[in-house]
Amino acid sequence: MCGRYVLKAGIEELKENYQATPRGTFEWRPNYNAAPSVDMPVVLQHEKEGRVIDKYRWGLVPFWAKEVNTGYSMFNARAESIASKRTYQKPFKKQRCIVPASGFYEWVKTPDGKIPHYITLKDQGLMSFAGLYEHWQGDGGQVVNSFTIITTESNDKLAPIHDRMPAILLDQEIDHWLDPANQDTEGLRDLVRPYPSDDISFYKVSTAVNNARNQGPSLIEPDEDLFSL
DNA sequence: CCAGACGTTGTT
DNA sequence: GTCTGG
DNA sequence: CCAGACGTTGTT
DNA sequence: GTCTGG
Repeated sequence: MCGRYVLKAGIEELKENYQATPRGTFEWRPNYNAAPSVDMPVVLQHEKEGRVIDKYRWGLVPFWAKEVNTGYSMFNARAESIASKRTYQKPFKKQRCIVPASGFYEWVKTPDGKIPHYITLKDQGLMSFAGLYEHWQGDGGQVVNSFTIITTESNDKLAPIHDRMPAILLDQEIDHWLDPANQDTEGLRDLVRPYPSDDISFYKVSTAVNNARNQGPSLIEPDEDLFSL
């Protein structure tokens, strides 16, 4: 699954990598410990404005929700469910986005506690998580734009640490995924699948990651781990 | 028909 | 145990 | 996802 | 808004 991730790229790198324009002026500082409920950059394609980068809240709020805090865990959407679940039907058809990431964390439970692992692409490039977004407006006029990250089965390499992983798109699939005119839901469903094992690597990191208040590049340094295992 | 839910993960 | 906050 | 709180009154 | 359950 994917309940915590890293985006260390700056805005210029995001613009360059996705050929997208930041919408408005938003502050963006790299986040080494992004948790559900925080604002993070997403890339989406508008009929008129074209491809934009915007900051949305992690944790999809359905447009029909009465309150922002629904109490549900919409920070992940199962790939197996996006076409059928009420909450994701419309987003899957017309509100797909890319969630840029440098890597993500998964925890392994051991007698010594929950040990975080940091997973990246071998080439250290940006990961393009497949995401869905939603636009919510409250009675008082408050507006919340939010997103969820699609998860799928783990590939063979990650299976030992976790049975789910985020759906990561190949570069050549991004255009298809973002195109709002693309209604080929069967073809789109085929894009959200386990990423090739050979292009993934991971290592243990400090349990400092566990507390979402902790931040900084030191979180993704390999943990020497002299005492466990 | 109306009422009520609408979600995922991990753990048992 | 379960919810909230980050 | 994990960590940390989980409550009220009255007073400053 | 839209689906499921009764």
